[in-house]
Amino acid sequence: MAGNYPNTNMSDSTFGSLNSPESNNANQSNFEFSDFFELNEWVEEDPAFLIYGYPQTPIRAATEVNDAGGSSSHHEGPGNGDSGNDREREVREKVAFKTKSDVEILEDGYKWRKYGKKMVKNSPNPRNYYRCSAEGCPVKKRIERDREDPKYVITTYEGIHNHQGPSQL
DNA sequence: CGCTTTTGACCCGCGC
DNA sequence: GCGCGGGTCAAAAGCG
Repeated sequence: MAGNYPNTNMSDSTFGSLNSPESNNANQSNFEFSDFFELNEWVEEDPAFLIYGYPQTPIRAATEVNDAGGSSSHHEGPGNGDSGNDREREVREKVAFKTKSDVEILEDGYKWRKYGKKMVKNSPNPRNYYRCSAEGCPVKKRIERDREDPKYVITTYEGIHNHQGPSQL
């Protein structure tokens, strides 16, 4: 079950370099949300995402977040009739990644500031909450270790960067 | 000196 | 109405 990602090797390649902070490849420091796009594909099918994400929250891409159209009773869970409000227009993208790494701090080229740590009741591993250091940046990052595979790290990105990456400055 | 990190408390939403 | 879970913010300390 589950372990059937079409691009399993991709995560290994794309994030492979990110896993090596020692490499410090400036070229690899910046990656666009476009990469998330493809990941979003398997993320939607990944049952793990439902656990770490929201089973009743439709996944939206970083771009084309046009609420126009997709709305007619997409897949609102039963007893969730009041969900259809305008709050969804707030462009809240959530992308979960499962990466095999020893360190949960994957350098993506941006500066993050840890703003909280929480213990998951169903997991002996704590959940770390990171936020973009830049002000006005609604981007949030959630990092957690797989409760069944400490070798894997679940990274959830939320929002889009409001400023240019520090690497570009 | 500035900024980041760390821990606790507080708040919010939902379920029962 | 209260409890549980999760998430966020705040103040202080440590480090570069």
